[in-house]
Amino acid sequence: MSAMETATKIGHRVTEESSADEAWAELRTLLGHQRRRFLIAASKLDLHPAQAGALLQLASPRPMNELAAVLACDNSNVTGLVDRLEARGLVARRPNPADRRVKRVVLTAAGARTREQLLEIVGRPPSGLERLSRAEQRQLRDLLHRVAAIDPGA
Amino acid sequence: MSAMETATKIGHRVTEESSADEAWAELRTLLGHQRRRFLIAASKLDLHPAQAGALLQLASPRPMNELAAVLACDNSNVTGLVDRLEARGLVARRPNPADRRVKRVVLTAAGARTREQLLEIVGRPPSGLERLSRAEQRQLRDLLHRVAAIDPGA
DNA sequence: TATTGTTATACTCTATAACTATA
DNA sequence: TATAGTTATAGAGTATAACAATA
Repeated sequence: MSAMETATKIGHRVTEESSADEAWAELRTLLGHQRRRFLIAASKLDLHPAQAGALLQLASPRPMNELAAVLACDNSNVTGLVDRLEARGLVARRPNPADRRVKRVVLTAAGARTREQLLEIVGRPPSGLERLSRAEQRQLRDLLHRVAAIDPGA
Repeated sequence: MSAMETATKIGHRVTEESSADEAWAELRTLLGHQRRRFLIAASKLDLHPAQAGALLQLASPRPMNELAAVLACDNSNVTGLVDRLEARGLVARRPNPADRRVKRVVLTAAGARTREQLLEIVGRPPSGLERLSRAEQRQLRDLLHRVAAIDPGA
């Protein structure tokens, strides 16, 4: 099925001006689905959404202030956030000899396991994606990669 | 540039099994960018993220419990959320004559304006999307629509 | 009996400002 | 003087349980 045929079938306008807006609207719909998926996953692991979000950002150790930046919150919030994750044995603070003001946050073994459990839920492609053909999946992957690569900031 | 060439160029594996995972990883990258964009937009309008999320879900009036469902939180949270939005004059509670247990939440004129301001930020396609060709934008739109349509729940 | 919305409680998140240690 | 992290504070979100009104 061609793009034009699909567009007609699902009732989209096919004007030149609106295709980017329409593609973005579809992406935002998926964002909503994924957000709910994330909230449910966090709840299952008895994590506050902010805690689950922090764990996902800790693929490798990060300074506290860098964690604050990626979470789009103030440094002072990260103190409490890390306090509670540390109390549950999921992360630890490590000093940075090069700059003794800095503390890096690292996952413990338990933290890495919890992060994996999160990823098993939010990292699994939704079934709608699985039902595209291999060729379509690759096409989608490459288009999205270009969108994200050109515009990493927003 | 073909999909295969792009995949090689950016270092992707081109195995049959991983294309869905790779597409999903790209999508999650974009969702992360959009999440930060959303948080910044909410902050600019002096809205808590949960309040901004609620406004976005109020394109048309919704019962309180339905709002709780789409926000993936308990009914009791929506009471306080709507209390504060109502105190700011952004929403109002309307009785439902058909079932007097139910209250519908509706946007006020001010609430609709605030919602529009949010959409001006989060609803605008990122520049990376604008730089795809029209044909590629339509292709992306249609692929995403099929992913979202087949799997609306998660 | 079940459901909708509210209240009460306890804990967490979030922004802001002031503070300490380090650069 | 500037930066990284902490502390203190106040307002908001969140889950749970108990409750009133309605179905």
